[in-house]
Amino acid sequence: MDGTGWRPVKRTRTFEDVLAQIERRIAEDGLTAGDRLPAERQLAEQLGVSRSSVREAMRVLETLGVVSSQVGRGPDAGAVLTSRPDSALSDLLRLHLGLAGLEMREVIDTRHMIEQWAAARAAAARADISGLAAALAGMDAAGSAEEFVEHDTAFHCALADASGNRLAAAIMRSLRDSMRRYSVEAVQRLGDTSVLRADHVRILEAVRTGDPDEAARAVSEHLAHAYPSLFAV
Amino acid sequence: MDGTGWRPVKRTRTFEDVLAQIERRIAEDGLTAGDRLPAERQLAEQLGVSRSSVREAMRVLETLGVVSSQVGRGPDAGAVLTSRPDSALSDLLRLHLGLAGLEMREVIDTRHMIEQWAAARAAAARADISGLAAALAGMDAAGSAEEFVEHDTAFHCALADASGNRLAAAIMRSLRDSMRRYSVEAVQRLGDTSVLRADHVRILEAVRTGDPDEAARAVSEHLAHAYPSLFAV
DNA sequence: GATTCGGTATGGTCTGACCATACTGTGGTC
DNA sequence: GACCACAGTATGGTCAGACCATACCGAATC
Repeated sequence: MDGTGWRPVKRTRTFEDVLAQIERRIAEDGLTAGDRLPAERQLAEQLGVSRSSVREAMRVLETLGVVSSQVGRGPDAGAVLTSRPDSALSDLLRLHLGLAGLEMREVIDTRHMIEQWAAARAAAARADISGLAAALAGMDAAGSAEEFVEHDTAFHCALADASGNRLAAAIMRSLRDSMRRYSVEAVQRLGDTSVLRADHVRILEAVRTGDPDEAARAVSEHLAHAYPSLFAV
Repeated sequence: MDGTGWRPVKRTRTFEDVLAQIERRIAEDGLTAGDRLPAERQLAEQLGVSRSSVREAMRVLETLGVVSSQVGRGPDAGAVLTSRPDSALSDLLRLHLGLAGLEMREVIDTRHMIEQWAAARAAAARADISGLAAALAGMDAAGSAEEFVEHDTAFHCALADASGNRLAAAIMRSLRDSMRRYSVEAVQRLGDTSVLRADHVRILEAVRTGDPDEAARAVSEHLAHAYPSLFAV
């Protein structure tokens, strides 16, 4: 506090203004996924800024999974509004893990939280289990650890989807995405996947019979089997 | 499947190459928060691309909360690696809520999940409650709904921090951030905040005495009081 | 009717310039 | 020697203008 009542003027960059304008337009005009934004050159002229600034704003929106840009001409070309938070979340987690701003332990703990909750939710709602069953079959047919993890990821993401909460499911997908390599190593270390298979069947059965508590327990013990070093029940 | 074995060549944009290179450098050189990246012009020359492409890559990294750019000259100028996922997550949620790609109901459900888990964790660990107490005092002194929500947010974020999981805490902060306006309206609708105060005291006590189940229950009932329309226990 | 081919609007990239900012070093002043 | 004023300089931020590849559109052609 310097007592003068002055506070530092926040530096506002041009592309941030552009972002704010676009966000305002989205809110005011009620734009939703599928709608098109004006072309870069047109937007630049309308806002009285250079195309570079518009492009930097577009890059931000694209990074956040809010727009998708297509080159060329026609109805599908240009910047189209989307709603794909998944890859944005994955990038975010991956980079921050790389910067040592996060630890794998925290990621797995968070995953445990979401998955327990999602399993209980899915069981309570007697959610559709066809996705779970398909992923289970995929794991049985897998010929390598990579392939196994691929279907394992599908299983757990299907479980999150079955919770009916798209936000939780998106976070789940990103978590799995950012720990893929780690999971492959864990499966290779484990060697035998029959324990994991039994766990998956148990989770599926709990959802099918509509037993939330059992579903949560099953998830918890499954993670303890898969990541014995990091995970204590 | 066209049977030819061909697959569409993924269009790779220059700035994406730059991103990949920077990410590789971070991993290989073991760069962490606080380290500096080369200047834009220098990076452009080293990678053989234009400064625009480098700038677009920088914009992406900045959006993801991985770098922070400072103008001027000196040790603090230039692009510095950071690890601030919070604002990135907030932007992401806010924009996707605006696009109707997410519903408030899902945000509050997710918040419920995290907070129940965090409260139980904090209680089990007998975490430090000074932050919770300070936020509680702030709420008592608040003169408006906005001010109340400010300290309420601090309380719940402190609870998430007390879980010891930075990822869960970061998600929590972003969730609160993106639902701020909604929370203010909820408090105004409620009028009397004494019920909320009792809930907060109950949560704090549960953490202090180390009772995880009671902490989770207290959080659950608190949310039911705060958002009666959206939340069914 | 089908095909071909030029026109055109789109994003992607590059170059080169200029600005505001904020440190750095130099030289002068007390 | 300590201090201060000022020019130098490296930084990100912005702009203008050009060119490219892409992909659709539509008219001319067969």
